[in-house]
Amino acid sequence: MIQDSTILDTSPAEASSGPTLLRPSELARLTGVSTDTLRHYERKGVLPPPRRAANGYRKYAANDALPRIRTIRRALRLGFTLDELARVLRARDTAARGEGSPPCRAVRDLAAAKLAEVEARLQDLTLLRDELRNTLAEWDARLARTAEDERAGLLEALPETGEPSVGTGLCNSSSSPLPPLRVRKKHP
Amino acid sequence: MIQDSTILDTSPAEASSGPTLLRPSELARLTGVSTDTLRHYERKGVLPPPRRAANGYRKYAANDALPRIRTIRRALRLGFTLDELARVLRARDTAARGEGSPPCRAVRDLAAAKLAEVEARLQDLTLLRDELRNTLAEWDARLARTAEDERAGLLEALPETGEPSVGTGLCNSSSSPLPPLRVRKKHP
DNA sequence: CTTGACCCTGGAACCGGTTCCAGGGTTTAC
DNA sequence: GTAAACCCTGGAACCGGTTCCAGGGTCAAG
Repeated sequence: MIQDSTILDTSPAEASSGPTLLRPSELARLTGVSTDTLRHYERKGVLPPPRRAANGYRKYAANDALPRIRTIRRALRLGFTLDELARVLRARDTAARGEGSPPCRAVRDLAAAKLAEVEARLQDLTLLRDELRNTLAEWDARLARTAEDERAGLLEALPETGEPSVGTGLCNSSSSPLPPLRVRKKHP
Repeated sequence: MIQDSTILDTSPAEASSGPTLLRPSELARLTGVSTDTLRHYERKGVLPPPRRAANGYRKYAANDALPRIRTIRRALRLGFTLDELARVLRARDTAARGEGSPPCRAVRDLAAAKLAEVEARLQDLTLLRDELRNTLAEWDARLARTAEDERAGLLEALPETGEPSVGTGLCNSSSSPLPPLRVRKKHP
């Protein structure tokens, strides 16, 4: 059956036994991420290596790990990268131990950069949406007056918008149409 | 030096010698994509295999390849996938040769689906932007009243918005925050 | 002893458009 | 003869968060 948490010298009610300790699956359930992801976070350096039980199993301090993971997830949703978070969080942890100043400014600036990115994407996406809408309306009109089984040439009717300007061979993008920016999915 | 195009029994002025034929680098320059990408398109099936010169070099019929590539690029910018395009374009090519009906409806529906996707993303991104803006404003206020070298706890101050609702362990996403959808960059 | 639920590790797969590579060949210009 | 610019091929790298895998171990209940 399911092992209960008492096997790790920990009890749900935080009493004399020190801070509540969680096994990976427990932390996973509480945070909504998979145990795989927990280990991944550790590898990536956003989640500090937890203590280990005698048998080598991870024992997460609930009071540390739970807020940490919530922070990570929120930051990810804002568009932060695991690597960025690793830098920031490590700096923060170090600062908490005395050396160095906390990465507040860096964090702020990072967020500002993200915002700028998001706004650019938003512009691109809006343009794209309009283009797509127009295209679709155009196509529907075209289809209405095209016989069944007759080609309507939809793809050819696509709008131009910013062509490569033959000859220069150069990248003339002003705001690069629609780069990555992948801001987090739930868990795909 | 640069080979001129006459080596491929083709002349810029489309005369008696049939349709204008282009070498890969020429087509690349005219369309703004790399020769690597041209070959990639061929592999992916969006660009039909061109004729070959005696030495094995590709000879693209300008009248076919140029519009085709423009179409591909525009469709990519609209969010179509190379695989989707391959299906569609192949169906079209087949239809052009007699068998089967053109994929107009399929193309239209695909575009409609893309539009829906884009609109969803747009909503997500807008939310994200607002969140980011608020967060940033909050942070700046907080930083203003925090001493230098003193931690401001910015990351902890992140908003909640749609948590995993502890216990169920289920994915409660309604409109999945911000999935892939990667719509094309110029040439990164 | 067996079953089943959990845990460990390091590495690979996934998505998709593009680029880059190694290890060849051809043609023209000097 | 050699440089330079072009061409060929099939395969891998890239991005980044997540998942999946193989091949192990631990521990409690039956």
